Amino acid sequence: MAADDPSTQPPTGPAAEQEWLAAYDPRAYTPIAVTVDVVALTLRQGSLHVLLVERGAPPQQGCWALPGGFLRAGEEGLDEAAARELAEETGLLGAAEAESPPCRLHLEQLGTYGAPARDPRMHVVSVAYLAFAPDLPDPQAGTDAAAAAWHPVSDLDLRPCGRSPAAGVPADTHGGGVDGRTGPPALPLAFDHAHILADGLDRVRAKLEYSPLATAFLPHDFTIPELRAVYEAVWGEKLHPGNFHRKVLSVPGFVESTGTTTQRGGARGGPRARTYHAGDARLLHPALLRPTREAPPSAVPPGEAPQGATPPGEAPPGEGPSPR
Amino acid sequence: MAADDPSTQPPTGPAAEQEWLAAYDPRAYTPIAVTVDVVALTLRQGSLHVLLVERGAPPQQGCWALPGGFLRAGEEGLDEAAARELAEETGLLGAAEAESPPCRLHLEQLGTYGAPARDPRMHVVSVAYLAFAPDLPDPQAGTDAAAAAWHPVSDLDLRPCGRSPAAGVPADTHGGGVDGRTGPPALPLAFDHAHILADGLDRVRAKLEYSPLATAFLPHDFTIPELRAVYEAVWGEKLHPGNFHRKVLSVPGFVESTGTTTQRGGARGGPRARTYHAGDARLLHPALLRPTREAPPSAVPPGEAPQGATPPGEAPPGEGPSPR
DNA sequence: AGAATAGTGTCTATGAGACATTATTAT
DNA sequence: ATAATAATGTCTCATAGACACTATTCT
Repeated sequence: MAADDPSTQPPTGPAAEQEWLAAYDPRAYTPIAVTVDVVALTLRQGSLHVLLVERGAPPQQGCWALPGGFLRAGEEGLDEAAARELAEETGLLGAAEAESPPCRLHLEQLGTYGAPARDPRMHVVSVAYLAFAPDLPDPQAGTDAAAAAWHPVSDLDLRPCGRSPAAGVPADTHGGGVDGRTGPPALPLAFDHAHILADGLDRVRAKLEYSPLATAFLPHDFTIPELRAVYEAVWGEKLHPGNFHRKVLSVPGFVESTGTTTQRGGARGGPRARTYHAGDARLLHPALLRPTREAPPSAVPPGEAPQGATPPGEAPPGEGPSPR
Repeated sequence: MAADDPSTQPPTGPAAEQEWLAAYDPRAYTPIAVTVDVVALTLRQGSLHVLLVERGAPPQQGCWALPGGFLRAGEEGLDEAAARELAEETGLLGAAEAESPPCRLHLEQLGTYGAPARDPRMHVVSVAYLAFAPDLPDPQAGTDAAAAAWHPVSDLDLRPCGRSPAAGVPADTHGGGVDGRTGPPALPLAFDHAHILADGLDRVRAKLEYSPLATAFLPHDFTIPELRAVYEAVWGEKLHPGNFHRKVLSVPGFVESTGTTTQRGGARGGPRARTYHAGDARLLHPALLRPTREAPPSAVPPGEAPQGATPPGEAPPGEGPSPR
C-alpha cells in the first residue's frame, strides 16, 4: 500500500508478502534494472539531429540506440545520471555545469518506459530524458562512447513502433532537411527507442509553442532569422518571416536585444540582422502557435460540432516534472 | 553506454565495469527499488480531493502518503502497475477495464522521482501517475488499503518542498473549496510526496486548457455548468458562465449533445440544463485558456519587451508519454 | 413574488496571418 | 545591377472577454 515503503507493513496477502520479503532482503527478489536514456537533439545544417550510439553486442547488435546507462544506486539522482551519461557520450556537460543561468544545455525528463519485455534479458525500467543543445562537434571517439554520432531524425524510421505519424503530415518531411540525402532509408533503432524518440520529438514540437526553449538550440547570441530556422526545422514547415519576427519581439521576455548586429548579411544578400539573447521568460505568453494544418472549418455552427475535426494523433504539449 | 544493456560490452572503465558485473549477476549489485505512486484526483462537493493512505509504520509513521507499491518485476508494465495499485486502494478499476472508449478513469504518467535520499532505507525510484476520476465512494476498509481517504488538496501543505506557489495566487485558494474548513491546517505528506502532488496539480491545471480531460471528473452525462464547476475547482477561480458556455460548444469534439436535459433545474432556481457527453476530441482546438491574472500590459511597445512580465513558476502544459 | 440560473446576443480589444513595402547587403 | 533578405506597416478575420438580456425554474 504505502508508496516507497519496502519494509514496513506485515503481509496481508500474497502480493503484499512478496513485497514485504523483498524489502527485508531486496537481493532475494527478482531484480529490476533502472537505466537513464537521453534523447539529445541539436540542429545541424538546418535539420534536426539526434545523438545515437551503435550497439556492438548481441541483443540488437548493429542497431543504433539512445545513449544511456545505469542509474548508480544510492549515488545519484535521475537528473544527475542523465547529465552524466550525456557528458560521457559528448563531453558537453562542462557548459551545463558552469553557466546555469545562461543555460547552455537544457535537460528535462521525458517519461519512463517499463514494459516487462522491452529488453529480452531482464525487466529494465528506463527513465528517458530530453536534451536540447546548440550545434556540437562530433562526439569524439576515445571517450566512453565507442561509436556515437549525430543522425538526422529524418533518416530514422519511427513508425513501426505503433505510433502513427501526425495527421496530414506525410511523415517523411519531419526533419525538414536541407540535405536530401537518401542513404540509409530507415535506420533501425534498438528496443523501444524509436518509440521514446517519437515521444521526444512530439514533446519538442509542442514545447516550442509555449516555451522559449528554441533558444537552447542556438548559441548565446542569435538573430531572429536563426531562431526562425529552429522553429522551421523542428516543426518541419516554413514560417512567414515577417510575422514571425514581429511575433517574437511582441512576446515579453522571449528575447532581449544586444544592441549589435551580425558582421555580415545573409549568405545570399540582405541587411545585417540584429542579435538577441534569450530573455528571462520561462513561458511564452501569448504562445507561438504552430500553423494549423486542418482546413479552417470557417464558422462551425455551435451546438453541432462536427466530429473528427480535431486532428487525431497530434501530441499534446508536454513536460515532465520540474527539474529539481 | 548502450541503454538497456546490462550485459554486453566489455568493461572499458570503472563505471562500465560496475555495470558489466551487475549485468551478469544483477543480485550482486546494489539494488534499486521501483515503485509506482498514484496521484488520484476527484471532485467532491465542488472541491478537488486527492486519495491518500495513512502510513502505519516507522519511517514517516502517521504521515499521509500517495497510494502506491512495488512494480512486479517481469510481470507488469508501469501503466498496469499503476492501475493495479489504484484498484487495490479504491476498487474502481473495473470501470477502466470494462469501458475503454467511454473512458471512465483517466490514468497517465506524471513523472519519475529518484533522488537517492528520498527514502531513508534504500534508493527508491518512483514512477508517479496521475488519475482523474468522477466522484467515488470512500475507499472501503477491508481491501489492501488500511486507511485510505480522500483529502481536500486545500488541506495539504505543498510549499515546503521547494516549490513556490503560482505567481500572484495566494496559494491558499488552490482548492477553491466550498467548505471553508480550517481543521488540520497543513497535513504533512510523507517523503517527497508533497512535491509529486504539486507537480500533479500543475499538470491537471495545465491539461484542462488544451485537453478535454475535465470530463474525466464527471459522470458520463453532464451539463455545461457541471463542466464549468470542474474548471473552477481545479483552477481555483470563477469563470464567466456565459462565455464559458459558448466557448465549450464552439470547440469541435469537446462535448456532444444528448438531446435531453436534467430533470430538475438548479438547486437555487434556473431552467433545466441540457446534458452532454464527452466528444471524440483528444485535444481542444482552440484551447480553453486559463484567465490571465497578469495585469494586462496594455500595448507593450515591441522591440523593448519588459522583462519579468511573464509569470514565473507557472507550470507549462504537460503530459507523459503516450500510454502504450 | 423574488431570486438565481441556463443560454444567447452584442460589442470591443487583441492577436494571427496575409500581403505590401522599404532598406540593406552579397554576388 | 540584380536578387535576396531584415525589418516594419497595413489590413482582415477570428477569438476572448465584458456586459446585457430573455426565459425558465426553485423557494
